[in-house]
Amino acid sequence: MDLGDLEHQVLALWETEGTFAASMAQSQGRPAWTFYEGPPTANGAPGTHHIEARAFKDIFPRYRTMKGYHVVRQAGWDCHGLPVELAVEKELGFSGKQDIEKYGVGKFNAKCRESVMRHVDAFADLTTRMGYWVDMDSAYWTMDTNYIQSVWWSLKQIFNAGLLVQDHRVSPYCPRCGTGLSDHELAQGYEDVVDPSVYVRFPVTAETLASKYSHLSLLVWTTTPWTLVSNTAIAVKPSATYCVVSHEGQHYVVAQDLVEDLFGAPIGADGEDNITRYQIMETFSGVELERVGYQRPFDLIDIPQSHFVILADYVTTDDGTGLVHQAPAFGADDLISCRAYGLPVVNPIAPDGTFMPDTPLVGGQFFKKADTTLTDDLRTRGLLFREKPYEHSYPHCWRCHTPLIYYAQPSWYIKTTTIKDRLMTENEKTHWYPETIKWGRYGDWLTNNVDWALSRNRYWGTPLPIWRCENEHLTVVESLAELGELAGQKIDDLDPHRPFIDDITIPCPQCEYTANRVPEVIDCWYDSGAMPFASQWYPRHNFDEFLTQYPADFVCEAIDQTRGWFYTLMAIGTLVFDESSYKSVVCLGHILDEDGRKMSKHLGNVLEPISLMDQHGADAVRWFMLASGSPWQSRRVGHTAIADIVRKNLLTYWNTVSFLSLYARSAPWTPAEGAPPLEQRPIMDRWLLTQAHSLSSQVDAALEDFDTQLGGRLITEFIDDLSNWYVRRTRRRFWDGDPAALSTLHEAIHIVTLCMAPYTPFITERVWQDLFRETQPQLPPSVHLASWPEESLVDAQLQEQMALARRVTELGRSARATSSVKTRQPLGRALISARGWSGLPADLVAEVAEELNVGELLTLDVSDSALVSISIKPNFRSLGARFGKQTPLVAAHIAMQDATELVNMLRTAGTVVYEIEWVDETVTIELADLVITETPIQGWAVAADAGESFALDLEITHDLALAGMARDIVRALQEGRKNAGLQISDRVSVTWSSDNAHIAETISTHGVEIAHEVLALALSQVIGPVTGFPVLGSESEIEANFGIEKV
RNA sequence: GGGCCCAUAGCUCAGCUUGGUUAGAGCGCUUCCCUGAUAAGGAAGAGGUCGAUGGUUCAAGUCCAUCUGGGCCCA
Repeated sequence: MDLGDLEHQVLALWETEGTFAASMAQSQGRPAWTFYEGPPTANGAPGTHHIEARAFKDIFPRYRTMKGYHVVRQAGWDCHGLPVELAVEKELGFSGKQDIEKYGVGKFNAKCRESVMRHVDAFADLTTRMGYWVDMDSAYWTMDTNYIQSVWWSLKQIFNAGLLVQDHRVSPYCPRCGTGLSDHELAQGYEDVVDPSVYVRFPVTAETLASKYSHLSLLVWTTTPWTLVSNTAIAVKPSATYCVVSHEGQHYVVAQDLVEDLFGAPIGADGEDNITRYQIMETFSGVELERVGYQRPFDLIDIPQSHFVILADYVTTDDGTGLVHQAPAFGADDLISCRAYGLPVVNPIAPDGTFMPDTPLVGGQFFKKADTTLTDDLRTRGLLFREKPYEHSYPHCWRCHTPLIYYAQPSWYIKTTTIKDRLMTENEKTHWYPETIKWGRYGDWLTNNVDWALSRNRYWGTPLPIWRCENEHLTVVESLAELGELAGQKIDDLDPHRPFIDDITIPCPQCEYTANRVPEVIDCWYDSGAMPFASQWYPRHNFDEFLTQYPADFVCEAIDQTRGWFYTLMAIGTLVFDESSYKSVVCLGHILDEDGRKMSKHLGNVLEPISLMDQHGADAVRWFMLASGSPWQSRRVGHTAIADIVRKNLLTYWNTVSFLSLYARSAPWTPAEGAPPLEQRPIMDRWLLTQAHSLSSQVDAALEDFDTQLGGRLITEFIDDLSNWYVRRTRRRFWDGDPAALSTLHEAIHIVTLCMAPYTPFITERVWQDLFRETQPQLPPSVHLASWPEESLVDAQLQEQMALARRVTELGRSARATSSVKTRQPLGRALISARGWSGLPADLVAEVAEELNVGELLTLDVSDSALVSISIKPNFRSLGARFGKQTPLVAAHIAMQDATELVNMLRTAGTVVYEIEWVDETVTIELADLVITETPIQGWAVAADAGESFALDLEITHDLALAGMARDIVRALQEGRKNAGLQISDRVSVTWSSDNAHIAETISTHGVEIAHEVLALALSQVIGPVTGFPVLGSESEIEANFGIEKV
């Protein structure tokens, strides 16, 4: 059974039949259920984790389609952005923007376009292979001219609302890529690093203080020594208490809260007396330090009018020294605080991350590298109080892993903070799966919303459609047509990318100057967040269609998209349409390797998705993603887990199907021949169908609630019921070609196949074609064109009765196992005690009797106390509800009673009343307040569980012994038939010889039965050697020889 | 420093919303059974202080608090 091979056949079938297109055509005009495909970035090879999100993005559209909706599934590709540029740079061996400029922006962008096309092919292959039905022919490409014009249109709406502005701000910046990063990009790139952290002395120059203490310094802690070059001020918290500490001949100003951290506890851990090593000389509040002058540590660049203490509320005394070094060019907080004192912003770092060449000591050095040089210099000059490595997470560029620099630069922003309240209202209305994201991770994110840094100083992206003249007049265009009109030239066919768009100038509509496009492109996250309308080329195309598709009923991606796509979708939707673009969002956990580690090329633990699917089957991988563990949680995926799914689910299902088709063919039987009406079919059949119908309604409810895990569990349980109870119990009827059995199994497989189809589209399609389509050509030509099975026929009473029968069967097996009497040996009787047992239909009791190979199953008669022992336990659930605090007293009282007497009283009178000491009221006990276990007191084999018990009479009478022997003989002969290579329907003639009287008696009394079982037309004794294929006593543990001949 | 999630059998995970006295499944292990789906199937057994501590309650794996460890996200 090669599932990979089977799937390739099914893929070929879908391809030739155009099944996906047929499904879309068939549902045309039905109510829409909308889904947006989050575009994968086409910058690398897809991984196994891509199967996860794509499995979820496939199952719900398939399910909704079966439920009668029309689900448009447009694929999309995220084409722009730094990742693509970086891949191309690497290919071309470039090391920065200068190389790109030299190479030519036009040529470079052409390479980017090429790279995108290449990687999209790899994603398309994965998509097809895993059976993700999404329309790739009509895919949206964010680099498409029409797509870009939609993006422009939306930016113009935002600009007109006054929410797209240019501002100077400190924001994270990648010196390697030469661009600022937005906050959601920042979120992608935190890495744990060890930085040098230094405690530096800043000698106080202010006379008032300096004259009181020798060698007085402000003590400052920083993890970014390179910013010390730009030190402009030192901030203290105005409300905190600071002090002067005398230590080893030096004096330091630090926050009082941190004195012990810095100089040690008064009594050290080793008992040493630190108090003698330092002394607090005086204390004062932070306010008193304001404008105290100091000597900065490096005198390398000119920073006029500065170097004194300022006050800032954001300073804490939790770590460091309580004095914070300020470099306004490199910290958002620093910039705000220093601006308040009119301090200058001096930036010695070039856009490529190196110190300006004319800077002494560190000129030309990369900022991070300068840490060592500067620390060494501080040490030499005796300004270093202490240094220690500091491990923390620091933002890095999410693509090139260069440490980011917080850097003051001009940038375009979308003022999302002004619509924060609207966003929070929209979030309220959104259904998150799992729900905690809504208030937790995502809610927090919205609460702490900052303006969206939209612009990038890069090349391969949607150009910002803003033209600016020398008078700073801004003109925003929404289309090439508008731009052409303004420019007075026909540019409808212009590639809107750089550098072509940069060449278009317009006369400023507001003055006499010429306006040029601003140089920036936009954050590619804006592209993907704009997909609800840009994919439709709205508003220039598909005006009506878009409105029916907005907002989406459902989006789904992994959890890292909370601040990525989920945010940009909601933000742009709210900005442009005043409504979030999705109603429900499923948020998946990440996929880890078998040892719980992230998959990464670096660790070499990556599972290659296509070969994984070819090895185990895409169905198995999909099932794992959808139904194994909690989708919201990170999960470990490996070969073992997937192989288990194949064996436990897919092969069991497949074997059951094979079983049915084997006997349907040999009967022969087809659905056209029909079957007896349901009420005339045996109880097993009625039960199986009621189970199947419950399954369809329960899986329906689970998928309605996006709970693929529950649906999967229900299907697994049903397959187990089907194979290991129904087929096991009903096998004989299939040998006889019983149309009721064949038809029942056929119907049950039909239903479960439909329920499984959205999970495992391949194997169910194969079964649909081979088992259903072949005999019922009137059915839809694909399982994926069929409707969800209608629920009917659910018989709860029958389900409960069967559940009881199966529990009793388990008890019976258990009793047999403890008795060491083989199941093959028939036994005479068993006694059963279980609530509801006496009400079971006789045919159900007969099933249990046959399964256990016991002649009679009798109800244990409680009144016969000589035979039965009763034990009782209080039922706390019912007692607790009534007696509360006094429950233990009542329970103890019940436990003291004579069990048999109490049960008999309750069974006759219904209730018993007690007066119990310490219990205020009269206590009335009912049967329901007890858990009763009845067991026979004779030495039978007994098994009991949860108040139900089973007692097996082990006596083997002469007749039972003969019957047992007959079964042994049948088994030996069946084994012989198989060894002789006979077909299951071959008729035979059997000869036997034996000296054993027991054997002879068995054959004379059970011969007809034996012959029937082994399809023997004759069963005759011979003297001497048997004829035909021999079954010898020496091998079969039966003191007889048999010979089998085909007739 | 903040937020969220997780911690249950050797392993992978259910159960917790709605508290009830014998905590389940699959895999693995041991023993046995069955065999006309058969390189399948079934039963039994061993294996758990439900991360720790405290609290609420007649009763806590389940509710609350604190802590520890792990993960993710943010500063």
